[in-house]
Amino acid sequence: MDSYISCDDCKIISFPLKEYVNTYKKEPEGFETINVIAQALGCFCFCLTASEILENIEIKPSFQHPECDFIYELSDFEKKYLKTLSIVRKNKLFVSKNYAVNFEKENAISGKAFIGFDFADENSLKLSIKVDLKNINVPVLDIMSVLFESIWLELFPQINKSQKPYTQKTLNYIPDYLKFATAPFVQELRRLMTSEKNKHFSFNDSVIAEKITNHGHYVFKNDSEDGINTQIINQLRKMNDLTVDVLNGVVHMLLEKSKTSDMEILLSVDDLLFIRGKRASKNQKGIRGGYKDSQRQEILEHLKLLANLKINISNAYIPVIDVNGKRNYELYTGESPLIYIENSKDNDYYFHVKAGEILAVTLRGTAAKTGLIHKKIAEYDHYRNFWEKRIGNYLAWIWRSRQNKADFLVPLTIDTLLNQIGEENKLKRPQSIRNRLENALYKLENDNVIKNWEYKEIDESVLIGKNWFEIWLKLKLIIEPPVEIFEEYSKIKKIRNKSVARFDFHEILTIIKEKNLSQIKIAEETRLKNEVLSGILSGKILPNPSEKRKLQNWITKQIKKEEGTTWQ
DNA sequence: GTCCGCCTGACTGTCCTCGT
DNA sequence: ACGAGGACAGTCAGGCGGAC
Repeated sequence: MDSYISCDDCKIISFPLKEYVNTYKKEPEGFETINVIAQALGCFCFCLTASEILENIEIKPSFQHPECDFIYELSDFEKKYLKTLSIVRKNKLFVSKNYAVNFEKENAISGKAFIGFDFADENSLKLSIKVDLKNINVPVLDIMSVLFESIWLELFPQINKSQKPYTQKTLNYIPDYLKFATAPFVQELRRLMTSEKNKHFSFNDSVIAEKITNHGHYVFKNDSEDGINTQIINQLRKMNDLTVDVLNGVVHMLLEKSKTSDMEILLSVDDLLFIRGKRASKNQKGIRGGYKDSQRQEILEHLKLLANLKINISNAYIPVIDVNGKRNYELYTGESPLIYIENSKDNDYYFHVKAGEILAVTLRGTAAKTGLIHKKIAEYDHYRNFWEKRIGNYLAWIWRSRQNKADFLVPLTIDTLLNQIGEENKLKRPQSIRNRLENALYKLENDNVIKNWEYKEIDESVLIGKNWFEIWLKLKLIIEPPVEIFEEYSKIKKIRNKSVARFDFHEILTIIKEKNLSQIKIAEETRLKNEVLSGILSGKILPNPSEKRKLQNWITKQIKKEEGTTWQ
């Protein structure tokens, strides 16, 4: 059924696909197409089945001349049609390539081959290969390599796609709170990626940004081999709230999954989508399918951005535990990539991820700087809800920083909070800024990211005049963390105060949880100061007798109330 | 302050592939 | 042959931000 046309030094083979399908009631397989190509190259004894190839039965091809070039462009129609063919099955392509080694021993062929379809019509579609037999002396192995690379890998991308390995997430469960890196340089990095990007990014000599803070001197560099060029700069500019999510996700997984001290884990891109609360697409029967390739690619891009970052720290104090078990601070200077990633060989979406040396110091051991962040922060849409995201990230960090002194309820100035969201946002209309900030805080409260928020002192009558925005910016907010944060951070022991007997505050925490009360309200009811109550509940302040009595009275009152409601 | 285009994600239906 | 898994295009909703 194959037909050959000779013209000058060329040989053309036409392969009528439709006829083939009709005759054999199936579509041609990979090795059969290779047969066609091989025949066109002058090899006519390729009548093998896949099993014969696999069993390595000896073949005796009769090549006449070596060398060929392939020049071919696939039209849209051909791409569409090829997509419907199962031209190649698992691994068989590699087998045929191996076979070329055998051919090389005995044979050499020559010529130029043009591979293409004769007609762009589904019924008469033909695969044609035109071979120009003029040049000489290129081993068959090379020809087969060209076949493999230029035809299979480039011209038939959809074939490779269909053989793409199955990607799955490695995490099955996301807790309400993710583990979160709270080292100052990580927080600086998060801010740089989002709110301060336009202000601080510079691209001189690989340095992306430089920050001198109370905590130390940080330099963020580009670590890719190509150095800084336009492409890299464009990539770096792509860092945004999503990059922060990916960073937080990676850190959570490093802390959750790594068992060894070098903090290395296997991570699937799907894990990061899962942490972001993305749902996999469904199939037609409503059963969960997989994530879209575009979703995975997006995450991949941000993961690679992180892997290209290098951190240089000088004069930063990092916490260490000395030989006596006491917490001390050491001056730290060093440079390392933020994270190391290495693609898992058989799937583009799996990576071995390792924390860079500097990050690792802040994540492991008793001196670790880690905290908790509500999973909702990662789930918020980085386009629609970036206000909530940035406030959430900042609060998670500030709460962990305040854990030591337990001053969770110290008021935050609105201006400070807005700086976390980004200076550029302050240039917008004042009323919309106030609305957006208040909406964000209400949303965070609804989602239990914060327990409660209120203005410390607000006089609406002052907020009417000409300079109301400036006055409003200086107002303070009291933002209360959820009870889970209090519980978790109260477990972190202050090493120096081991011997101090603590007040049992867990009873109050239980009541708060059950009745969904806010600490601000309890402070009012008990007539204790917010700051004092917060300190007691987190185990950092030992209440004096009067405070103890106030709390005890309150607890008794609550229990009585409880009994009263049960009675009814 | 309002309008409108842009961007993003959720959802849905269709088609294809693969394993049993 | 059949069912489950996966890709993909189309549609819709809603926040953001610029123009007026």
